[in-house]
Amino acid sequence: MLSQKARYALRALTALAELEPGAQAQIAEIADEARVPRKFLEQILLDLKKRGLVHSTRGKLGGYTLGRPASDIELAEVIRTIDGPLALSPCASRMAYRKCDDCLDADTCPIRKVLLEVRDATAEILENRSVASMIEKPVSRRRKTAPRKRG
Amino acid sequence: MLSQKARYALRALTALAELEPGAQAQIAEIADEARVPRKFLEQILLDLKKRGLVHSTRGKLGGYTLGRPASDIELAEVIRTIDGPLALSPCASRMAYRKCDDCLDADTCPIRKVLLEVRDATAEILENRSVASMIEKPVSRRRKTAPRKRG
DNA sequence: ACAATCTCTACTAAGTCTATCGAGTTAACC
DNA sequence: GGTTAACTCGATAGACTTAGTAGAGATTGT
Repeated sequence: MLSQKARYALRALTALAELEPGAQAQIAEIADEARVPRKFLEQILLDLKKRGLVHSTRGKLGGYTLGRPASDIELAEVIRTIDGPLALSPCASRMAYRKCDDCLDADTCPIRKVLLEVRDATAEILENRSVASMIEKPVSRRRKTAPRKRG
Repeated sequence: MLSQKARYALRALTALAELEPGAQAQIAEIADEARVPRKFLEQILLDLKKRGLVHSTRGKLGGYTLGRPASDIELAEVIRTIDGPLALSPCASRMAYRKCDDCLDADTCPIRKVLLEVRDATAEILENRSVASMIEKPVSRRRKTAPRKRG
C-alpha cells in the first residue's frame, strides 16, 4: 500500500505542476489546493526538496516550485522518495536490494523470482508516468479515441 | 511491501506442496521446513484454513494438507488472504474497492487511474502463478529455452 | 484416561503512520 | 535594524500495525 504521505506528495506535486510557468506557491496554498494538513505538508516538501523534486525560496516572499519540468518527474521517483522501494520485498528491489534475513539462497528463491516480476511490471508503469500526466485534461466527450499519454 | 506473515504463508504452502501425494504434515514439521516460528505459524495456518487453502485434521494423528491441488492455489489468493488487497490504495482495488476519505471524485482521480494500472499488472502476474509453480525444479543446464509456466 | 495434535482468544513489545508543536533561520520591506 | 512572513528542522504524541508469545480448550488415536 501507498502511504497517505505518498498520496499527499503526489497531490502536492500535481498542484505545483498546475501553476502558471514561473509562478511559485506557498505551503499554505499548496496545503489548501492539495488538501494536505499544513504542518505535515512541510515535512513532505522537505523530503521532496532533498530529492530535488521541488525547489524552495526562503524568506518573506518564499515558496515552492517544481525542481524539474513536470514531465521529467516520474511517479516512481516520488513514491520511492516518500515510501521507499517499489518492490514487495527488499530482496525483490533493484534500486535498493537487501537480502531477506531468513532467506537461504536469493538466487534460487522462487518467491523472490515472482516478486521481481511484479516489481518490474510496477516500475514499468510508474517510471513511464510523470507528474505532467496527472494534469492532462479529461478527454472531451466528442472524441472517440483517447489522447496519447506522454507524447 | 509484503508482510513477513505473507512470506511465511507462501513458504508454508510450498512446504505442503512438496509432500508426497496424500501425505500430511504437522505444524512442527512445517515450521521447521518453512523456517517459521511455530506459534506464529499456527495463526497463519488458521487464516489459510478459513480461506480453504489448507485442510486440517485434528487429534493425535492430525496435520495439514493443501485444501486444493497446488496448481489451483494462486499466489494472489494467498497474499490477499494474509495481507489484504493487492492494490496500492483501497480505491484502486477491484476485489475490495473503498473510496479514499479525502478523494473528491474517484472517477476522474488521476492517481487512482495509474494505481489501477499497477494493480492490474500485479494481479495479472500473481493470479497466473500457483503454489505449484514455486516448486518447479531448477532449469536443467542443457536446455536452451525455459520450460513453460503453468502448462 | 492419556497424550498429542489442532483451535482460539488474548496479550505484548516494538515499530510505523499521521500528524502536531515550537523554536530556529532566511529574506523582503519599511 | 527591526518587523514580519515565509521556509527549516527536531522532538513528540496518539493510534494503529506487525511479529510473535502464552495458555487454555477441543479433538482424536491408543
